[in-house]
Amino acid sequence: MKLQQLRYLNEVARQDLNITNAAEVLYTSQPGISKQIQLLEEEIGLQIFQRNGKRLTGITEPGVQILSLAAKVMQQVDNIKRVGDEFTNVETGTLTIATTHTQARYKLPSAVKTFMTNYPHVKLNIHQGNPKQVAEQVACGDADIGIATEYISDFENLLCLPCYQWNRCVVVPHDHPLLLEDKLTLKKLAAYPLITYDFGYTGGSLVSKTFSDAGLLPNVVLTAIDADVIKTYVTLGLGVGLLANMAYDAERDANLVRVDVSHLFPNSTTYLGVRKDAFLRAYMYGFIELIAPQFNQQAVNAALKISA
Amino acid sequence: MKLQQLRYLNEVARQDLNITNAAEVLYTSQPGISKQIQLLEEEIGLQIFQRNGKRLTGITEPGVQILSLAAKVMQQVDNIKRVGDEFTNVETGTLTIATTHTQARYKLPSAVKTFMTNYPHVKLNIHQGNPKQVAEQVACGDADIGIATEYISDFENLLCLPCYQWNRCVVVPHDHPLLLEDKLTLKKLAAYPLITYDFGYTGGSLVSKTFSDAGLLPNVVLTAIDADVIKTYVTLGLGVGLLANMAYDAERDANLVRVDVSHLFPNSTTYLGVRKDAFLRAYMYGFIELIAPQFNQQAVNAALKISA
DNA sequence: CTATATGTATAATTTTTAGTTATATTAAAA
DNA sequence: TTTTAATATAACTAAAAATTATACATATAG
Repeated sequence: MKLQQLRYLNEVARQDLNITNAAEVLYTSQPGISKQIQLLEEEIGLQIFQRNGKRLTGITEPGVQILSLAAKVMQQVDNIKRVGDEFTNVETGTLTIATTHTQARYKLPSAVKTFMTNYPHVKLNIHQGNPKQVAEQVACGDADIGIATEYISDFENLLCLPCYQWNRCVVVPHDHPLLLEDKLTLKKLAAYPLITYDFGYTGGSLVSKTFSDAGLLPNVVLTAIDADVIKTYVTLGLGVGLLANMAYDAERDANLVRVDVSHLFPNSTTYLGVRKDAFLRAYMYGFIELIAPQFNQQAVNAALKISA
Repeated sequence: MKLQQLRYLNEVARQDLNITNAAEVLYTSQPGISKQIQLLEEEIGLQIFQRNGKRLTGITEPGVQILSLAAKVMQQVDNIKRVGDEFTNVETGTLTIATTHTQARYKLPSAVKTFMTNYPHVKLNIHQGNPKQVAEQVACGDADIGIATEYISDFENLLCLPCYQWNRCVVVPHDHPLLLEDKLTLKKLAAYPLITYDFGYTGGSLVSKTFSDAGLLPNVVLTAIDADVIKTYVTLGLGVGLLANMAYDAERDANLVRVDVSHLFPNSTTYLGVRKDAFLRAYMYGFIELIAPQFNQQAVNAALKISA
């Protein structure tokens, strides 16, 4: 058995069983991969992939287990390389954050700024996506740290750390009739045309649940993945914007009025996720502490230990 | 990075940094290993081993981490091979049990007999040792299943399953004055010369603790790792034997009288240990269930999942 | 403080293996 | 069908791993 064979195996699975594509991604030739996979199957003594003639059509039952183990091996190998980097190039490296628009736009900037000052030689990537994509990216190793309000805890191999809590506000133009309301209730809110996050997005499903628990059906006229898009349409008078408190900026959004509605919705918690079996570089601990000061390196390691 | 390099690394560490020995064990040449380790160190960019001139004298700080990760990789690779065996040679394989004398001699025989009938093509090895050795053997992968009364739970990477509880009896020749005692107490027992298990052995430390908690110092004239040895010396009239109830066999030991002393000592629990990250063959689950019927395959997997 | 034994690195060579190119073959799509 | 996309096979090349022989360095014993 060779590491190269496991690497090929992984990539073929990733490329939906297309060996040719896997070869391109790995900058090698298709016959090389075909042959190595055959050799591996021969050595292990069973088929990992189902075949219809020459085409790969699926993964066999033992193949599923083998692929899962192969992924773990590759992860550990990656960790070994990281240990090397950590000790030789303490200052340099890459940090990939996966997160949602709201976090990336309103919560992370200050942490990112400090991080780049603290670790000027670390290359920083931010991958944006919906919460599920965020969790998946971390789980499969495409990102080092994920930050999102949902789904992080759904993955068994992710350590899930609660970062902070937040709630919502509505935003409307200055002349909006909603501003005349005495005290805003869910019922009153449901009467207005709403513009809010895509369900499946940051706390979106919690909003719809709160309404339906109260026996109300909100009149959502427009959803977006993006607070800025929401605000744009609110400015155009298309409806009442419902978004995260942190997404309102008094200066930038001077053309809109914010009304806090924390009393109408339960708090949402934003979580940070890292792979339980990943070796974390010193600067990764550094970033986590910037986002969630309660989690210093020691606290993260303690949480990892308990979860392991 | 090559699997072969990690394999070499592991074995060199195992052989106390002696490359020549590692080469012999792995049926290869010393220069091959030397070179591959150098290549690996070069690739990772740091020294894994400390050197004094040409000799390896120790493991560097990053080297410790790398060795630990390399061990995990090799474990997963082993698991991949096991998956292959499980699906192709369902009936054949090897089961290595590490356990103490008492378990091997008095508790396992019936399970082993049934096991050999159920899985006639599985080769069975029994490694005997003290509880600490048992736990270590399982932890380092030299044994699949460990059964002992102590130390199993000390290892982080072992899943520890409580199997059954047991207590002790004393054995004496038929004409022994102890048989005239009305009701046996710790104090009375402490007055006789005792022959019992090595402390560090099956429940041995619990016995000495019970005495000292009662402010008594037992007069232990002889210790052994082996109930049969204890009984031999009791027969010779050298003292009173204190051993596990299960170690007394009414027929075989007809020359001795048993007096139950369960009321004097707390119960001891015998535990079964398996590596948390090992792939278990079907017959391994089978053996576990024979030893501890409450732990069928499902229950073991559930326990593994929780502990992971 | 040598002399010897033990252990490691280096160099030259052989063997093995991985990867490449070209092409035949097969399955799916048009 | 015909065409297209994908895989396997074969012959060949390139690379790398292992081996043998040997030099060199460190410990150990007398």
